[in-house]
Amino acid sequence: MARAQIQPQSLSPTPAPADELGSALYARFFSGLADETRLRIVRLLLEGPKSVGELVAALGIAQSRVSNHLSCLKWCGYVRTQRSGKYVIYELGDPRIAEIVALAQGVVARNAAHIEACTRLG
Amino acid sequence: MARAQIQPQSLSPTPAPADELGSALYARFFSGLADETRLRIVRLLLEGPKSVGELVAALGIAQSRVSNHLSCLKWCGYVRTQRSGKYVIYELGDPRIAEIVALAQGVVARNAAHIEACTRLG
DNA sequence: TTGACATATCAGGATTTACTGATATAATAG
DNA sequence: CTATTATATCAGTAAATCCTGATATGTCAA
Repeated sequence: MARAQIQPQSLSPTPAPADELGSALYARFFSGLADETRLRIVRLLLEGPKSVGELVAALGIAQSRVSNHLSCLKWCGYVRTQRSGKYVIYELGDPRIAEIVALAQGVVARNAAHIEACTRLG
Repeated sequence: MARAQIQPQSLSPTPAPADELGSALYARFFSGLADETRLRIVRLLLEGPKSVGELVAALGIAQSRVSNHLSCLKWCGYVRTQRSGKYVIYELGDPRIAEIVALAQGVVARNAAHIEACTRLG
């Protein structure tokens, strides 16, 4: 997919169980958690709201990199923002995100060794 | 990452809240659902066990493509297999997967319009 | 306004990941 | 054993995603 400016499309009104359009949307959503840096951000925000600077410090990576990932997480509904003076505070946007991460933790625990090796994707 | 044969690594014994190794593992796990085709497969399997051929028919895509994605899903613990004569039957490997998908559904519903546009990733 | 700090955006190159098409392995029927 | 059907694997290429570094925007203080 291209570098993506905002270009909303119409949505299928009644998505069938495994229909393509709905699945594309969910897949895009899950790709929010499918990156190590973004997942670290989400896990940090599970502890509570944090400014960009705090996240940069905690992660130890470039500010632009953090900001880009935050932008992505915001688009997908993982985080909300709130300006506080010159700071921008990020917090999780939905309580279900914590549940999703917790459930995944359980599944991953069972399969850690295998997942390490899984790259047979294409 | 390279084309990946099996090469297990040692795991961190006690992962901290947002530590790198644990997050890398979870991120890899979530990437299982971060592809439209794989998500369609998972959603089809929510209906019950299916053979590869049934999945190929339902998805309408190349058999090798389906098989590759199934291989990935298996590594990550999303599916289990069971041979039945010349067929191989795939089924979901953990009940929590259905919960994860259901939770995501709720979050996505709130943010469908935005998610469509989100590609600001890097 | 100017300067300093905080955050966001973007282009270009580097790395990953997915698809296509051919082929290999597995199981069964005849 | 041979043919047929079912599934898995792989190499090469196409495409998506990420990172780096530079720069733009926003906020506040002096």
